[in-house]
Amino acid sequence: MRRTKKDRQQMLKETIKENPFITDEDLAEKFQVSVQTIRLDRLELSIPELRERIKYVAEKKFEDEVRSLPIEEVIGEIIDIELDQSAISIFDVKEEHVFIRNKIARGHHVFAQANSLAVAVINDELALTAKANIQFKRSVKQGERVIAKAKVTKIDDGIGRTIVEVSSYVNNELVFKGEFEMYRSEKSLKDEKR
Amino acid sequence: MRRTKKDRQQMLKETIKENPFITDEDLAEKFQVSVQTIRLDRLELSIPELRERIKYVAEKKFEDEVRSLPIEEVIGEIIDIELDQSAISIFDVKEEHVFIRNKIARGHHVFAQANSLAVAVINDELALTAKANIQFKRSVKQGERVIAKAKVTKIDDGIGRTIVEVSSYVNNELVFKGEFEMYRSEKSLKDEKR
DNA sequence: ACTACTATTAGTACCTAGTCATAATAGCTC
DNA sequence: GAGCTATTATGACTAGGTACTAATAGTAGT
Repeated sequence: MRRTKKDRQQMLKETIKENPFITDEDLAEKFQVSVQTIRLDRLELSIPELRERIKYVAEKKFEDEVRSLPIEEVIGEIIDIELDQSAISIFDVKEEHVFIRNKIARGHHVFAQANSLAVAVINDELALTAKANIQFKRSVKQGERVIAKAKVTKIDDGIGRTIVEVSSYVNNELVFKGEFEMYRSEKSLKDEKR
Repeated sequence: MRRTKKDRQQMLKETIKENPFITDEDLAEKFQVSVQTIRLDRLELSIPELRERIKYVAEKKFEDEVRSLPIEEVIGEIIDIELDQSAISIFDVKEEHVFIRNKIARGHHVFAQANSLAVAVINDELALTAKANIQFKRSVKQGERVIAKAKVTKIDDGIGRTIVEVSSYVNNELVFKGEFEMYRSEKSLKDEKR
């Protein structure tokens, strides 16, 4: 029985990890031991009771919710902006942005930062990307901080298009460059004032 | 007291919505009524008890977890692929992909689908985007299904570059077109076989 | 064989955050 | 004063536990 205990506790850990919603009673039946044994096991392994486990999962979900919505809204954090002129944002490359194999950032995240910034810099309710011409100058790795600088180079009120140039740097080294042709609904920034 | 009840129930709904972790006792104190009143209110409003609420949040978190990891790996679902030749993926535009104001998909999501597909179609461990020339032909709205088709048009073993053209459609209508110049580490697909 | 020790099981009292049912009370209206 | 709604109180019961004590089985050391 000695080795059975160790084994059982190992399996118990895994079982609870992949399904935190299981009761001690169900666990007892699963491992063919008494409920008390399961409770002793949990005590030894410092595994909290069902309700605490569920609560923990729920709380994490709640934290995530607060975090993930603004992240999706604008990729990167805007640290400076002058509408219709220029803007700067920073974006820290984390685990979830890179290829597993080589820790290099997936292109679309770097693009997303630049594109978000191009949208943000335009002083319009409805700014959409029409075209873009982009170049990835060098790969960005996990842990690096990308600083994107956007500059509005041309505002064409006639066709409602604005050209925004975005350059992204890591330690002053150019990693990405893009020219975005943005579509805007309203004619100019003067119409905005209402 | 008649109107107080309605008001209280309205506020109760909101309170619980923004903080499902609150007990009846805390609610009773907050609204200066008895615990029983809170319970009658929950009964009338069909709001489940604390533990059920927490469990519900936790279960949703668990479902999300299964869903969100593979989504980040490749944007869109690849339904057909012939390495170094062509590939097709589908991407359903949901709430989290659009601007709140007008329900139009953010450009970087449409780009991400195309870019992911361009990476996937290349038969190489290390495929990175070097340049891209893209056009958003028309805006994509929430609820629409984007079908992206990638075609490898040129493989230049000499400089390790591959050109991939991606066209994305909604109901056979072109919404996005891009030419991706991809960097690959290994010389050709024959080297792959090992 | 006796003792020591570990593992397991059983049982009791208690806890939280409730449900469900019944009853009492307060305040207002007709 | 009867009828009604809203509120509060009370008691019995539940799930899924904690904490503690005690009993039992099996194995190892001397």
